[in-house]
Amino acid sequence: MSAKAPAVDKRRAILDAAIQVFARSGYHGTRVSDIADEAGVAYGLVYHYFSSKDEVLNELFIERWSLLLKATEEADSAAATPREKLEAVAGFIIESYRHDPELMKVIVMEVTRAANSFGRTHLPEIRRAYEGIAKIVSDAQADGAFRADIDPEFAAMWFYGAIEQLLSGWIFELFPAADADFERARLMVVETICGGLEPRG
Amino acid sequence: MSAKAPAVDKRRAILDAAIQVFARSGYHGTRVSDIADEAGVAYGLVYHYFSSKDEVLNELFIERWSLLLKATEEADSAAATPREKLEAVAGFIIESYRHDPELMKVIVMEVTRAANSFGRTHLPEIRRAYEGIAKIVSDAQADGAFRADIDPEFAAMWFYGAIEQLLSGWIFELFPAADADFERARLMVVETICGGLEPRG
Amino acid sequence: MSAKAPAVDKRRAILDAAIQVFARSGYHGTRVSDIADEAGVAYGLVYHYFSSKDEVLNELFIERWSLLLKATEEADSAAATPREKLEAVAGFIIESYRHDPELMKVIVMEVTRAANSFGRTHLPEIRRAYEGIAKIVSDAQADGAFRADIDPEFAAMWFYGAIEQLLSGWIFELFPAADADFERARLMVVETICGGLEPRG
Amino acid sequence: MSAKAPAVDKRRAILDAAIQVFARSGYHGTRVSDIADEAGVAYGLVYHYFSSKDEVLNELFIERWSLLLKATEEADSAAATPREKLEAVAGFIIESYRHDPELMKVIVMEVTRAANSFGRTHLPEIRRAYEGIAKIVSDAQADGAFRADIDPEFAAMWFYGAIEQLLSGWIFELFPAADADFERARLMVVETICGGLEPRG
DNA sequence: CATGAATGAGACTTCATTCAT
DNA sequence: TATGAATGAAGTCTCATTCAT
Repeated sequence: MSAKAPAVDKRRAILDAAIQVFARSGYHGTRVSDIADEAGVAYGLVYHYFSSKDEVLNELFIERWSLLLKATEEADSAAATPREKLEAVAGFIIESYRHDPELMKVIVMEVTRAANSFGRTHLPEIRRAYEGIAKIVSDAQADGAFRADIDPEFAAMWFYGAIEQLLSGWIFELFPAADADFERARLMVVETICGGLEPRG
Repeated sequence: MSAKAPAVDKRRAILDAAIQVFARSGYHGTRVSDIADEAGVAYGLVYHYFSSKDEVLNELFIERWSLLLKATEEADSAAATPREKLEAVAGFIIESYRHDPELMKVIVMEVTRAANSFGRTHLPEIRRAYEGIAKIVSDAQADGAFRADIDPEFAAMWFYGAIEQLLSGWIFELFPAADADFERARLMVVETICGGLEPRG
Repeated sequence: MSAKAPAVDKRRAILDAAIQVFARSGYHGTRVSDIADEAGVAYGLVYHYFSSKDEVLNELFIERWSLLLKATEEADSAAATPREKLEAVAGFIIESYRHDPELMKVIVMEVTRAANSFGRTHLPEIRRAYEGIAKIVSDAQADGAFRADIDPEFAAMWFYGAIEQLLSGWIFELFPAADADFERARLMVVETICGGLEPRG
Repeated sequence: MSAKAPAVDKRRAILDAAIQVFARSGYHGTRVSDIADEAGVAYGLVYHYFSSKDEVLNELFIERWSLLLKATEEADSAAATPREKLEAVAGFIIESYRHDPELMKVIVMEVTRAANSFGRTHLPEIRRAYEGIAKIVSDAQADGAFRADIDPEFAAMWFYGAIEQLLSGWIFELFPAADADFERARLMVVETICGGLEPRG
C-alpha cells in the first residue's frame, strides 16, 4: 500500500510520512519536525529534498491528482455510456480513498477545499478535473443520454460535490467505512446523480 | 451587499471585521491585529469581548449555523412536498451566500470543511444539519415520494455536497455569481438531486 | 554618556543595548536575543519596535551619521581656513569615538567598511560625507590654500581613511586611548594630511 | 585579469573559487556549497582540503599577506629614500589590487577591517605590516628626511588608512579603476602623505 | 580523491495572549 | 471600555560539518 510501502529512499519516506501527519493534524497543525520524526530522518533532510513545507504538500497533490485526471480521461474514452463513465470516475476516487485514506484526506481537506491557500494555487488542475466531468455530461446531452436543461458545469459540481462530501463523511467518521460501504456508496452516488441527469421516463 | 448593520457596538464591529478578514485571508492567515485593524479598534479589545481568536470564529459559525438549522426545520414543517422542502433549504443556503458571501465563505471553508480543526469541534451541529435533510428524505421514502433504495444519510450528503460545491465554485470564481445565476443554480441542484431521488416514471 | 544613559523608554534601551552587543560581538555574531537580554526586555519587543535586526543597525547608523554630515557642513561654513575646517571634522569624529566608542566601532566596522552589506545599503549617505570633505578641499584649491594637483576626491579618501584607520587602531587596541591620545591624534592627522595638501614653502 | 592559474589541482580551484564568491557575497553571505559550485566540485571536497570555511579564508589571507610583508621589507632595504620606499609599498598594494581585485577586496573587507572576527585572529600579521611602515618612517625621522614630531605609528596608520580607503573607493565603485587611475592614485597618495611628513621648506 | 546524502544546532521572525494604565 | 506595550513559546528554514560509499 502506498503509504505503507517499504521506503526504499528517504525522499519517498518523507512524502509517506507527510501523508500521515498531514492527515492526522492538518497542514497547519504539523511541524516540519513532525514529518521528519514520522519518517525517522533528521530535520534538515526534509529541506534537502524539498524547498519548503508547501512543496511537500504540492508534490503529494500533484502526484495523486494527475492520476485522477488520467483516470477521468480514460473513463471518458473507454466506457460506453455516460453512466459507466461516471461510475468509473466515482469508482476511481472512492478506490483511491479505500487504498490510501490518509492521502485522500489530505488532498481533499488541504488542497481541493482550501480556497485561500493550496486550492487557489492548484486551481488550474482542479478545474481540469471539473471540466473532464462537464465534458462527459455535455457529450451525453448531445447524444440525448442526459437531459439538456442542466448546465454541464453545474452537473460536474453536483457530481464532485457529492463524492467529496461522501469522503468527508468517512473522514469525519459520520458513517462506516467497511468494504461493502465503499461499493454501495459508489453505486448510490452514480444512481442518484445520473438519475437526476437522465431524462424522465 | 453584506449583512453588516452599522456597527453600533464594538463587539459587532469586531465580528463583522472578522468575517471580512477571515474571508480574505483564511483563519490561519489572519492575525488578531488584522481583525482589530479592520474593525478600527485596538487589538486588545478583541480580547475584551472574546476569549480567543477561535472564539470569534466559533461565534460567527454558531450565529449563522443555527439559522440554517432553524430554516431546515421550518422547511420540513412548512413545505408540503419533499421537493419543496429541499428547494427551501437550498434556497436558504444560496440566499445566505448571496446576502453575505464572505460569511458563508468563512463558514464553509473554515468550519464545515475543516476536518482537523473547527469542523471537528462543531461536528455535532454540522451533523444535525445532515440529519435534517436525511429526515426529509427518509419521510419522503416512507411516503413513496422518493425511492427507498438510496440511503437517506447518503442522500443528505449528495444534497449538501452539491450545494457546498456550488458555493465553492462561486468562491473560487469558477463561474459567475450574478443574480440570475443564484436562482438558476437553486433550481438545477434541486432538479438534479430530487430527480435522482424520485422514482422513475 | 549616551550608551549608558538611563533608558527612559524601551525603544531607546534596545538601541543602546544593540550598540553594546554589536560592538562586542559584531553584527553577525549577535543574536536578537542577545540584544533583548542586554536591554532587559523580552525577545519579541525588539520586533515590536523594529521590523528586523537590520533595522536596528540601520537606525543606529542613520542616527549617528546624520550628525556627522551636519558637523561637516557646519565646519565648512563656520571655520575660516581649510585646515580649521578639517580640524573640526576630525575633532568631531574623534570626539564621537571618545564619547561612545562602542557606537563608533559599530558604525565603522559594520557599515562604513562593509562593502557587501550595510555599506552598500548606505552608500549614498557615506558618499555624502566624502563629498563634504572633497568640497572643502576643492574650495581650498580654488583659494590657493591647497595645491591644485591633488584630486579632491582622492584627498577626501586620504583624510577619511587616515581617521578611520586611527579609530581602527583604537578598536584593535593597537595603541592607547587615553584623553591625551585623542587630542594628539587629532592634531597629527590634520597636520599630516593638510601638510601634504598645502603648497610647499 | 585574475591571478588564477589554470587550476590543475582541485585545491587551487577551491581557493580561486572562494576568492570570487567571498568577493561577490562576503564571507558571511557565502555558503560552502557556493564555493564548491563555483569551483565545479562537490562540496564535500572542500572539507577534504580544508578543515573549515574559516580555514579557506585564513589561507587566502596568509598567502597574500605574506607577500605584502615581504614587499615591505624589500622596499625598505632596496629603495634609497623614504619616499621611494613608500612609493614601492603603495605600488605593491595597488598593483595587487589591479592584478586580482577580488582577492584584495576579500582581504581588506573580510580580514583587515573585521575587528570582531578574522581581523582579531590575524592581528599579529596585520600589526607587522604597520610596523614595517612605522620603521620606514622612524628611520626617515632619524635621518631628518621626515619631520620628527609625527608619531611613526600614527604615520603608518595615515599611510595604510589612505591606501585602504582608496581600495574601498574602487570596491564601492566610487571612482573609476582604469589603468591610468591606478598610477595616478599611487603618485597622489604618496605625494600627500610624504608631503605631510617631510619638513616644510 | 570525490561525492552528496544526512545531521541537527541555531537564528530569525511571528503572533496569540496578557496586563498595566 | 479601551489601548497598545510587553511577553515568550513556537515554527520555519539555513547551513556548517560529518560520513558512508
